[in-house]
Amino acid sequence: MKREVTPTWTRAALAKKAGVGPETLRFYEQKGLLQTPRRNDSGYRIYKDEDLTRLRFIRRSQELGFSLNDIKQLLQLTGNIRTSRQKVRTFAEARLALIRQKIRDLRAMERALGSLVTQCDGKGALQGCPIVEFLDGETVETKENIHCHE
Amino acid sequence: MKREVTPTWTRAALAKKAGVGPETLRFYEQKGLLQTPRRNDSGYRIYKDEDLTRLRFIRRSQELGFSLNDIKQLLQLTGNIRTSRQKVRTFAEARLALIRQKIRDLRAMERALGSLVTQCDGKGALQGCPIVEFLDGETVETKENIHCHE
DNA sequence: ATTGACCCTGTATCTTGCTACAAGGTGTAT
DNA sequence: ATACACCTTGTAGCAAGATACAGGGTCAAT
Repeated sequence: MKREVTPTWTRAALAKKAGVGPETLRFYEQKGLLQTPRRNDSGYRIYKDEDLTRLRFIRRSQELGFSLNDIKQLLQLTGNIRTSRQKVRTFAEARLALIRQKIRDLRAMERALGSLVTQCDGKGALQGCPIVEFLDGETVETKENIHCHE
Repeated sequence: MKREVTPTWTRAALAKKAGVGPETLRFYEQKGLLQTPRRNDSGYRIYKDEDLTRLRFIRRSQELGFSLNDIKQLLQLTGNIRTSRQKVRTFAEARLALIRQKIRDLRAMERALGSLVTQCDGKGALQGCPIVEFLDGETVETKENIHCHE
């Protein structure tokens, strides 16, 4: 019978495998995102398959817009057998709502800035540039009579 | 002829007027976003109308998604008579492109996370939760037969 | 035996946009 | 006259997510 030897890695090796920097592993360990790994006789960290799995979990979560803090909670949640699917879904929904809010905010910026850029023909001197006029706070009425034609 | 007395403010007064914290004024001054203000006999900063205008410029720029660094450059740009409208437009377009990229990134997150949340009925135990399975890195094949190596 | 590449620890640094001290001086109201 | 709110300065801290560095130890190859 062939005994499968579970692979282990040292810091830089795992980091490379997971596509992160070596220092990141220590950082995650401090933050409680990775369990404190086994050490060899020289005190070197010995990582195992589980750690790689966890790193991928973290990366995927980040790609979904979760913060490291979120991820820490997510890990606790998903590591607990008694957690209900409902809890995980609620968690994901909350993050989704934040993402959607961010999109709304950025879209408002996009509309406003896009409109200014469209209005600016990009020709001539600065005087009367719609972008600058907006930033300068020219509102409906003019401040002095700078005949700000309109 | 009535001589208009141009209003001046002390730090907290201007801050309140502009809707920022008092420390923010000193911070902006350090960063070169506000000019170094006149001082009275006791060394108090005396702000004038121009500073209020500039603060509004800053706030509006921020609302359009410009960073303080951007704004510093914008201020130099718009403060220079010889600046062309083209330059300002180009500047704005660059920031607009960044905003659009961010929106695309967030939308990708929204789609991915939204799809997972939709797939998760939120009922039952954690086992088999599509969200968790995604995070755990289940790809096409299952993990059951872990004769993995490869 | 000596590189060179890794490992360890603790701590510092970066970015962005503020915010919060501490230790003193000033201004105004009662 | 004394409280209280403001002002000054320099400096430190926060969040987030790393990244870098100093001063050592270890290890494999040559």
